[in-house]
Amino acid sequence: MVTSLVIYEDNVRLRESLELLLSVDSGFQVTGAFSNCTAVVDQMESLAPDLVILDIDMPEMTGIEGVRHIKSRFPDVKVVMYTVFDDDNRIFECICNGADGYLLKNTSPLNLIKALQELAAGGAPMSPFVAQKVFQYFRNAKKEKDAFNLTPREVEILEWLVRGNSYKMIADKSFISIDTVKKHLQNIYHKLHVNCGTEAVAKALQHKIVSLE
Amino acid sequence: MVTSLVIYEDNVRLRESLELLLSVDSGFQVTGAFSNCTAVVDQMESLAPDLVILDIDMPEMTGIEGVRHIKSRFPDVKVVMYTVFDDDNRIFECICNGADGYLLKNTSPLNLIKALQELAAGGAPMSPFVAQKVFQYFRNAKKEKDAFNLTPREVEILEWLVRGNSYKMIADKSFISIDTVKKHLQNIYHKLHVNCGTEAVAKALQHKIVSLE
DNA sequence: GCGGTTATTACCTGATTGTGTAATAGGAGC
DNA sequence: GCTCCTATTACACAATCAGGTAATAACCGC
Repeated sequence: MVTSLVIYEDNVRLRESLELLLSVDSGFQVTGAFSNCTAVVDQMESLAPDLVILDIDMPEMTGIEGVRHIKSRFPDVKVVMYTVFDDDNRIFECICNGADGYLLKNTSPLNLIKALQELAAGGAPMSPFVAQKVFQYFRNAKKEKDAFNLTPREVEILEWLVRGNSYKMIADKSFISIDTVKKHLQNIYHKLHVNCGTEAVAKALQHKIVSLE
Repeated sequence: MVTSLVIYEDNVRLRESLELLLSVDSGFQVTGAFSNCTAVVDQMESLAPDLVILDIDMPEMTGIEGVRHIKSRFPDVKVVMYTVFDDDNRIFECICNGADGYLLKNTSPLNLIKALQELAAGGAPMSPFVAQKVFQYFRNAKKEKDAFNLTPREVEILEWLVRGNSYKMIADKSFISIDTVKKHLQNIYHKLHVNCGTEAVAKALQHKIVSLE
């Protein structure tokens, strides 16, 4: 069973290298290779590939917009970004737009083949540096969390607030008077260095003091 | 240059298998192997390893707490989780607690060695399934985002609110009257199906309609 | 036992927020 | 030209929120 694949890469030499590499390897068949993704939707329609390799920096339309177009109409096509960019913004924007993998261009041919196999198998291949960034994203939150020194009770009250409860509702649900709720929230606001409920909610979610779901 | 390594794994057979595997391979030296992590801080202190392999399900103290203890006192020690658990909660909790990698126990010996090398090199090795979960986390947000149908102006107003501004402050910063702000937020609340500002902020952040930083 | 922390309630006052209704005006699309 | 959508403002009323001050009680550590 052959996995069909389309390449978007504006650098001619690199594009042809990829085609060559993948023509030798068994298991993949390049059915299309383009230098920009302005006609990406039509091309997906007619070629119906299993996988797409997508450069970010291309004329007319970037790969970031490209992946959004592909995924909005053909969510089952697996898309892996292939780029020199390793900044947080671009990485996370691509992932949010639906990219299934993110490879940096310093990836060796062998690892690239492996990544494509992982992609075809439903995985999410990414370069080590990207994996690191992704893990960092989760960690950043927890850092300050403990510094606020909220008591367990205060965290509890704050949770009710984040879930959209008014002072009165919190009072009812916590079996305390509304004045106590008020006092608790006043203390919470001081500890979080904020002046109102909305700001407290923003800070609580930002620092994962409480989390939704 | 040898990389020292400590193993926490309550299954005796598996623990010994790991030791054996890593004793054969060049590059790693197992300097400690324990069946629970109750004394993890002392052990880190005396053994000072480069890497730690950490099971989650252990008696007395789970690996989730273990990684928190390790990272809070020895942030430079690289910790990789090694577990059968593949549920979102445990994965994300470990990552938030500072884990540098997350491997499922179905990882082949060869891939485990590779993952440890990646870990030592400062990467964030994870099993394909885990990588998928992590990518999904980012995607989920964007899904509903467009369904709320907020106008650009409404998003703008909502952003000010999330950043902790009162109606009056939003009015000043947007160069409109406070009544207009009020009206906009009223419409926003309806579209988000919420009743108050705090709830709107929570929903806006949850669905990444606006994001902080 | 004493001091510190946490949790609790009360009262008062002013500011802010949330709802309803109504009206004006510009731009996009048919 | 007319309608729909967006943005704008106004007013009035009720509810809620936020600040300050003060007091009680339980619990914990030294």
